[in-house]
Amino acid sequence: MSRVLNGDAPVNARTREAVEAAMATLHYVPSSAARSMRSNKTGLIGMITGAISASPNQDEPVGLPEIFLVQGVQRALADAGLTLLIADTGGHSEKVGELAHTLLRHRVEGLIYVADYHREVQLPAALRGTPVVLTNCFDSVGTPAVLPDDEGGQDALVQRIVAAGHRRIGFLTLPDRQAARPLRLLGYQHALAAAGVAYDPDLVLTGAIVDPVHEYDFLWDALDRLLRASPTAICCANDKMALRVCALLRQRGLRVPEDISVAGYDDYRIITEHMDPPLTSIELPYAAMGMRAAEKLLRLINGAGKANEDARELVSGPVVWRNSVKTIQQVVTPFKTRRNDIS
Amino acid sequence: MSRVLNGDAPVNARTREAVEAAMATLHYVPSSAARSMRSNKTGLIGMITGAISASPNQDEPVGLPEIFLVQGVQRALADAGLTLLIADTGGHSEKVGELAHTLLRHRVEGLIYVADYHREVQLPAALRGTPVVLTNCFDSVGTPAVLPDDEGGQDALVQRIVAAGHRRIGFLTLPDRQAARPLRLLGYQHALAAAGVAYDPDLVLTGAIVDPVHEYDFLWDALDRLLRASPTAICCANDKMALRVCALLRQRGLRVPEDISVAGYDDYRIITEHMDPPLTSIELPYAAMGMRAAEKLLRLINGAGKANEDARELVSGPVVWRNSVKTIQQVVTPFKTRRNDIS
DNA sequence: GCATCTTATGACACCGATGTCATGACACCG
DNA sequence: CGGTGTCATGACATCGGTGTCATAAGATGC
Repeated sequence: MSRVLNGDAPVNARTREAVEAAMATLHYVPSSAARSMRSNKTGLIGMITGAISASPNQDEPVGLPEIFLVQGVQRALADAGLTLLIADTGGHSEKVGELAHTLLRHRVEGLIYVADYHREVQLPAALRGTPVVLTNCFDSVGTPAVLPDDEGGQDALVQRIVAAGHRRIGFLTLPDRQAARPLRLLGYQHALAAAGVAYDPDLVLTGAIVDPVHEYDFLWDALDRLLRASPTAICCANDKMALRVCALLRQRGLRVPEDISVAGYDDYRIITEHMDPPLTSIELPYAAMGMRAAEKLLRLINGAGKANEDARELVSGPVVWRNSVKTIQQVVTPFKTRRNDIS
Repeated sequence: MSRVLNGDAPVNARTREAVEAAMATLHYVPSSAARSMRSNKTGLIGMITGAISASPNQDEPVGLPEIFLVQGVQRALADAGLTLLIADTGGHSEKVGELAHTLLRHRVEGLIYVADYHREVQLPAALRGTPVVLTNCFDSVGTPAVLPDDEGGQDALVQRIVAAGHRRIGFLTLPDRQAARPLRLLGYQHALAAAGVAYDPDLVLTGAIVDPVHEYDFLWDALDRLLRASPTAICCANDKMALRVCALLRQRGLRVPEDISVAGYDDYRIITEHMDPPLTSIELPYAAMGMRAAEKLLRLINGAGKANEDARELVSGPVVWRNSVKTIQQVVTPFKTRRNDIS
């Protein structure tokens, strides 16, 4: 009887006991299908992801961001008593429409759309009318989105490296066309400007291309050119690149961080913590983004703060300082400066 | 009309067109809740995972295995037209019962239970009556399970290293109590026996403990003792350990693979491919396990081959040979042996 | 031309939980 | 003792598809 389950009407104690006993012996489990048909509330939130690539040659850590996103989303949804229905494209983006349809058939109350890296996407038209929050991506029609703060992140990292005494900071960027690339570059430039360091274009080079075959050679050439600009530190577009750069530097007889400092991006801890030396990086806060996305979606569904929920939301992660960046003995300290003046 | 949707009865062409037009203009999406109530088929498969640890101090690559498992499961289910409902414990194993209940409310037709590493588990009693396949874990009551072939994997890897000419092969094992540890040891011993190499207990040491604080020191001490047994190659329990071992060896002035060879386990490609040198490892085939688990579950549900489906199923992955293991010039070739006999 | 069969479609009960209404039991008050 | 209110519970329509049965229209055979 629904009355004893939901407690929405007074029930005699003896009756309640009898009903509960019957439910126990029959291993009764209420059907959410029947409940949702009547109440029009399924308690389901859908998630469409293309993050898991089906490409067998893919050596990127794709999927890992997503797992933390899922974790964050799940945590926020569990608090609200909702269940997550995950539909994965398996790398085939043309399946998105079909997957969306499946989720709609299950009457999800809202939907979180996740991309494998920061980029622009286009939602299928079928999702009109369903609350959607984009995560790690954005579209051209202003769908609410949760994004990593690439500009602020790179800014914070470079500021910290500047604070460690570095002035000539190389920057090996993401491949062309990646949405994060210009944002990171802005952050890099802003950090330098804030410290009064002149921007030197020779210190900024594209460090990766999408083509996995020539990836190695490309990075080798980029590093080669970068070293001619004699940086004391190198910012890499991600931890994987940093791992390779360290190996390449070692092959040239350069020690990290004694001869040159290296920093990554993402704080992919399996790399950063176990490298030798451990890698300075900045966290890409996927779990936090997942939580923020879920919370945003819940606000959308509940109709609260409609006006504000159209905005894109940026999420920042902390700089994680490790030994791969050396703190430079400042050549010009206030004290020394004075002595120099005297002499 | 259900007839035009499902085609289970003859429909006049004109009527069909009219209905389809109406469905299109109204953006009609059938409700799987209503359908499933009548037909008792939800098209949902549940998945309970504890792999995503909520522990913030966790530096293991937990979650990554799971993402590939999910991928494999999803791929197999999509082919069967089923949808995956994921319930995550968020690291709190006490939530399993509650999550199972949620899945049962949604009337999942079967369930895949995933552990974060190879180990024994106990299913909540509520799941009696639901087809279940354990993945990466097993229980004491013979629930169908899909497991990594730890014994065969270590065997294959060591055999390959023996084939490269190594005879003194160190083995830094998993922590005590891990189910895979004794299996891997059996594989190691079997490979040696097959090659006629005597087993030397001094070459086998526990390489890791669960305590993350003393993990580093523990590995240092283990490696220190292992090196006194003068191995020419070291098998590590996983790629992360191999990464650290390489760093420790380098600190001692030993070059990999020139002075000593190193192999990992898992083929965690973000590590193995980007290390310097790239790491020889053996793949832990999580995606394949996911597919196998899903297929096994489908057979269970369809009632086919009931007799056989109780068995545990082992899944193997290939040895991935990279430069971290050196091929040794065989000191004792058949030819040389003969010459020695003559002299 | 009438019986029979096929084809197309309307009508309706049903799945399980829930909200509403009606009914019945009982206490309390004047 | 009858009227009124509260409490406990049975009865029933409802949600949206689906399977079954009934009905009607048209085709075919003798």
